[in-house]
Amino acid sequence: MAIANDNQSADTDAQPHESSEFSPRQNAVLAVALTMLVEGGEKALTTAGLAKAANCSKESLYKWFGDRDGILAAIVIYQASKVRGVDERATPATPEAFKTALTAFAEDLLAVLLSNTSLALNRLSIGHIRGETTRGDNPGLGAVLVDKGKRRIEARAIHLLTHGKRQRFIAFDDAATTYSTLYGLIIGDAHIRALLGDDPQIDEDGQKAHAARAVDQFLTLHTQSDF
Amino acid sequence: MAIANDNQSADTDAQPHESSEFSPRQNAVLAVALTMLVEGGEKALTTAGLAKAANCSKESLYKWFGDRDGILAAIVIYQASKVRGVDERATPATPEAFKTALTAFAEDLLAVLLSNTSLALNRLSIGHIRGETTRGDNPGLGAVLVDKGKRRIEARAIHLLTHGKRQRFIAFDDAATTYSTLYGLIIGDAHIRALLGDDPQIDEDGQKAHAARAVDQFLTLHTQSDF
DNA sequence: GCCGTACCGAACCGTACAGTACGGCATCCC
DNA sequence: GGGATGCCGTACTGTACGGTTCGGTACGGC
Repeated sequence: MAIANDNQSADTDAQPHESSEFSPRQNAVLAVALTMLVEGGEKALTTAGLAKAANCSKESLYKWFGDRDGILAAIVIYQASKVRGVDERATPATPEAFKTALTAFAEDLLAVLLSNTSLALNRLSIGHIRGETTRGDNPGLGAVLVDKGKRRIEARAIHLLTHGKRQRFIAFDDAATTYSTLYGLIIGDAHIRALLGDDPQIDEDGQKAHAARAVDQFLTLHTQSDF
Repeated sequence: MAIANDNQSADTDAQPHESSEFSPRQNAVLAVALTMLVEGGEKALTTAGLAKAANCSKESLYKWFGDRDGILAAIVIYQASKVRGVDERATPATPEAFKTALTAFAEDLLAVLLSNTSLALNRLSIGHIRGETTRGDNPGLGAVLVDKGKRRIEARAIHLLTHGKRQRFIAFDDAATTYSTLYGLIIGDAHIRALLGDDPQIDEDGQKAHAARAVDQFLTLHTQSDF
């Protein structure tokens, strides 16, 4: 833990803490680490192996990231920094545009969740759950870190849903529950199957069709106002 | 691997291969192992620790289960042997009874998937995914083994769904797709959240309410015949 | 009594891997 | 030039844990 982040020289000026979490060199190393993680799982990511693959020394790894867990955390942060922003200004004005926005979200969600990178990162985080209840020393673990990506997607969807409700495109009571429904219709049991290694993934077109069907079902459930 | 299963004396008679996969002593050891796995994750389950906790010797562990992976596999089998049978004779005759059966399934699914045992076993299997594509020597790994439990539940649901279709209670085209929808409506993102350690689990009553709502939604989507 | 089987307990071995230490080689600054 | 810094590469330490071996004990059959 304890990500060093001493790439910036000193605390003289407000460094761009958000855009460049790590130095370019460190980002390159993290990219290699992520690749190793995707193909081979967590066990394949040893410090010696990473150092050799990334042409850096173990000493540097430990200086930059503290320890092995720090490397794992950095990988998650590194990847989370690449997820598309919330796109706050997406406020479709017509029901058709709203449906289009929903469909786009569904396609994105499917593509992301079934990508090898996401699967690897989810597997990593899931594997790092122990009796970590009431653990105060570190900021949670895999769970909280992955949520850095998950929450952002969720926020985007809930933003869209509440907007649709305000515009009377759809009707619902609780946003979180409604989001869960939408999520379930889109993903079904595909995610857990993929996590478990059930290869028969659907192709690109299949995903689009699936997303469209899920959105249709979702709108069927939530268009008739029930109050 | 290579579960020994030499608890029966010889191959003189057809032993009850289905009901008692392991000897009582072995089952007791597996129960301890499962407990250790549930609280503490895979890393907490060491052979030495299990031997001490179960009051047996490591030698016996290796004789019975072959190696550590054999122990893990045995745990999965041991737990899978406890899931309720398919209940093939569940053929509700009225729409109300059909809905009741669906609701019962939904409640069961929620309860099982969010139980600590199921979560621990899923985490274990997910953590055992590597480049295990095209592996012929062992019968798959975690994925296939957990499916021993997953498929049984799925079979029960699909059986129920096709029965409902035959009786004209519901309408659908593809059973697998429809099952995925039902699964998604019931589970939503609760499973992945739980797997990631998101504690805010809903209580018993919340689960029942959630199940009822999911079944309502499912019937809304599939009652109007569309042909 | 003796033998075989099954088991426990403890010691032991081998190895993989996290983490550390150190020598050497650049580059920058004075 | 000479020091300081940053990094590579390699070698090393410590340890945890999977797997094996072996002595000792209880039981059941002959």
